[in-house]
Amino acid sequence: MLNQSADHALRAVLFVAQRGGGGGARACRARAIAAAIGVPHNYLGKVLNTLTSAGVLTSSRGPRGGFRLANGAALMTIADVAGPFQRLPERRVCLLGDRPCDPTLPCAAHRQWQTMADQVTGFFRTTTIASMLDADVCATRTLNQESQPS
Amino acid sequence: MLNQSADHALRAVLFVAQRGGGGGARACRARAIAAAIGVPHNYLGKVLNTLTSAGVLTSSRGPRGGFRLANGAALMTIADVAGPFQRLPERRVCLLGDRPCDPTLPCAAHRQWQTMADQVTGFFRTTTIASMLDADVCATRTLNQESQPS
DNA sequence: GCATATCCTGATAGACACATGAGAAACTCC
DNA sequence: GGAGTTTCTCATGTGTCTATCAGGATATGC
Repeated sequence: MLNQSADHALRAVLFVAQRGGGGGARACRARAIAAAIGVPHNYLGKVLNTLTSAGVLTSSRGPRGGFRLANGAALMTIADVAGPFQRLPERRVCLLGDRPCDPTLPCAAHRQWQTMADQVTGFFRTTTIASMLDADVCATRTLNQESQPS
Repeated sequence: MLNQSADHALRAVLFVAQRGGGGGARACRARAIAAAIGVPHNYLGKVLNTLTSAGVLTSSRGPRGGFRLANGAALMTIADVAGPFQRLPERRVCLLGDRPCDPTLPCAAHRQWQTMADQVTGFFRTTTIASMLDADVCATRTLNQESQPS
């Protein structure tokens, strides 16, 4: 559903949100994030940079530098994080590719599909990073295992 | 949602189902299908061949040859047609890639996502080609425009 | 100003999906 | 059995995604 880069981005943001919390906390270094979520740090650097350009993260260089959330986790949705890396299913997008809906696809299946696509889109647009961290039974455990003190 | 090849396949099968009907009717030639649905015929040949190997279509060579539905359109689902070209979302597949679900993803979002993935999967597995042709208001028009007598 | 730490950027490579082209194989009809 | 029609198959090209590598730019602390 999500491509590799969007997947990395979401994991990274979840990690930063959990470590950094609000905005005043200390920044997460790229290498630490990469190690924690099991992604090559060379590649993750590009992903984090893209997230910074998109306004999802802020970055600072030099010692004690790193990445922080640009906004609160409660204001940040999956769509915000994954959007820069892949086109999320939009309303009015047909089951059959991106051609105009009216003339190409039987309406019966189309309406059903539209309903489903709307639900998926809604999920991405309304599910926040904060809500993903709320039910901490699973994720927090794993992430904490690998996070280390400064 | 569907990749390019699966998209081509679904359009092609819809066209064959509409033209050929049951099984005794005359076969559709690859070039005619390609022209009707607007897909390069060289590439569509591969797609049709894959569908034949998968048991979705049957083919016959030579004059009056072409492609026919292997089974009735009412027995053929979107999953049958698209399956050979892409992995449809499966149950137990996590939002975050293919890692095991339990330890990596917050449960709250996971459960929501699971529900949605189940719906999408169900749609692909239960929607038949016949039902897509039933509401013929839209599709039939376009397809008929470009179909030509033998 | 120097050393260190960290983000940032461009060039490059591999894998894969998508697409094209040419010719072989098989079938039908005369 | 020969000509014509159509599917089938192999080789190749193109573009995108994923990933790696090397080095530049910038901030901190001494």
